[in-house]
Amino acid sequence: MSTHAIHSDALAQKLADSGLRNTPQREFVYDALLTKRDHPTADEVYARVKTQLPGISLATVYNCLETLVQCDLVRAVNFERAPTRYCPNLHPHAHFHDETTGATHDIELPASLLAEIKAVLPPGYNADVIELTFRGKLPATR
Amino acid sequence: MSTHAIHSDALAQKLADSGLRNTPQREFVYDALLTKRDHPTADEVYARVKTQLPGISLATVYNCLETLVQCDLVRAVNFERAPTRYCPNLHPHAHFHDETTGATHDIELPASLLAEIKAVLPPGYNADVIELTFRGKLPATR
DNA sequence: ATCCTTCTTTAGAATTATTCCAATTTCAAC
DNA sequence: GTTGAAATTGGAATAATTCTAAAGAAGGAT
Repeated sequence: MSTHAIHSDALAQKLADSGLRNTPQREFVYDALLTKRDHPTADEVYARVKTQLPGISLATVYNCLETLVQCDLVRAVNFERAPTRYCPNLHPHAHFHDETTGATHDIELPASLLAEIKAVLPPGYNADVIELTFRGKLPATR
Repeated sequence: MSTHAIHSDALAQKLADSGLRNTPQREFVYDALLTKRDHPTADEVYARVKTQLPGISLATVYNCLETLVQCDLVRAVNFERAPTRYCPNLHPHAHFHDETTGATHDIELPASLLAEIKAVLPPGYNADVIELTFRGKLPATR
């Protein structure tokens, strides 16, 4: 079994569900996200995948990331207008953006809080997506 | 009193507090945001202000908006990687982004909910900014 | 096995929101 | 009035992303 195939079961499944093909590029891109879950940008994913698939192009990385987002395997995360970051955590979660290091931390969200958040919406407002982002400074010692 | 000066009291105050000058460009840009609170982009603000201040440049609109954000008179609002939008609502509020019309609606946030949201953060995580965004479709009939 | 069609990848050009820059202009203080 | 800092301006530069057209793979029908 090839290294990058370790995580590809869900990928193969979801791609098949969507009538899409399972390509090496898609597997390596997805694997890069799963292997180092530090919310990399497309450029960072590109750099990581290139070590294993030297011929891959940046456009393909963008294509693959978009495909993974469409398949609901990955979330695209945006802070202000910084480059989009990608996150394979499928649980409902918020993001804490540490202004000191630039790192992004996932904050799991209890269903109860999600329900309370939805409850602030007026009647008729139905949210498909809820995004919750914190920004702040973490104590240096961690 | 000139039209655009109607709303400029808070502006003059905040600018003075920050040691900045009160210019016609800043007044018109701020007034444009207050007059039509539809979360315009910089380009849209530019178009609106130009009708009253034909010589203003887009760079200046960007500068003024940035200044207003620095002065805490205006919030910059981002959805995905769409152009930044600007919002003069200073109350704690979330944004509902209507995918049908593209319109953005403010959702006021009770202090109690804000407190509960902050409570999901692990110890040591202190958030300076909390951003909550909903995306969904509103019933067409409104 | 081969053809055919469709999907995917690729390299590079194009797009576009925003920022940067250098040169004027404004304005408050002296 | 002069001076100096702050602000504005137009245009060039930047950078993330998307687009485009061409080449490459891959599955299904014959």
